[in-house]
Amino acid sequence: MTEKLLESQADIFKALAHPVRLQILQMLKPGERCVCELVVDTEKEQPNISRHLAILKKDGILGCRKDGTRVMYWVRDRRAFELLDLCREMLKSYYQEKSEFF
Amino acid sequence: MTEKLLESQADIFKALAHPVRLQILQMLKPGERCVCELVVDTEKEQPNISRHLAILKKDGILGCRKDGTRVMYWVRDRRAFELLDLCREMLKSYYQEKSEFF
DNA sequence: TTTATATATAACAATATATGAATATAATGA
DNA sequence: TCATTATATTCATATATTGTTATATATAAA
Repeated sequence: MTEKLLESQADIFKALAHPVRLQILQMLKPGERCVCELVVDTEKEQPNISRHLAILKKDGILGCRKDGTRVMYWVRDRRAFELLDLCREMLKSYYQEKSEFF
Repeated sequence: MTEKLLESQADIFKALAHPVRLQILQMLKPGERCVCELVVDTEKEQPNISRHLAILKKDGILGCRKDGTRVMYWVRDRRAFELLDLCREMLKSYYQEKSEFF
């Protein structure tokens, strides 16, 4: 039971553990976007973005719907953004401590 | 710059993306512990735990100090626990939605 | 129907991450 | 010094993840 919870938790963090996926989430903060917009903005290959989206969807972080030929993706639970913000805050302190950039 | 931030953020999430490492963090919630205690409580091999600890330390999540033959580890920034809690809350809603266990 | 556009999937190579077993190191105490 | 205990590291290997290219699917428009 606890083991199962730890694994689910790890899966969420695993889904967040890639710069492109974090970038995608950031771009979805104002609301849903279609794949093609994400491809343009990230400057990555379309299949690459599609797969990252599939990972985020599989772990329940994103939802999606079809709209004509397009597929719109959005963040299902806005607490995901809190996770990202909290992490950024931690990094900020960490780098200030080491008197590095930021 | 933003790219560097995204990568640092991803590194933090990557460090959290393993059930054993999450278990270790949970065990460090009350305060510092030595490696041998973590080995006993997790029921994992000692080299395995050492390596997971090294990963958490490399990414700035854990600190450590020697105490005789022992090495004590602790969580450097308690906001790490907030990350875990927030993640668990998200999972809770998610599973309730799907009317699964929890 | 044909064509164009948007998206997803498959196949592959490259890289990263995981584990267990064996070994190395470092501090302590006899 | 030698033996013991605690911890870290190395090696071999298995598995997972990533990016790229090519291809498949699905919708819409001509």
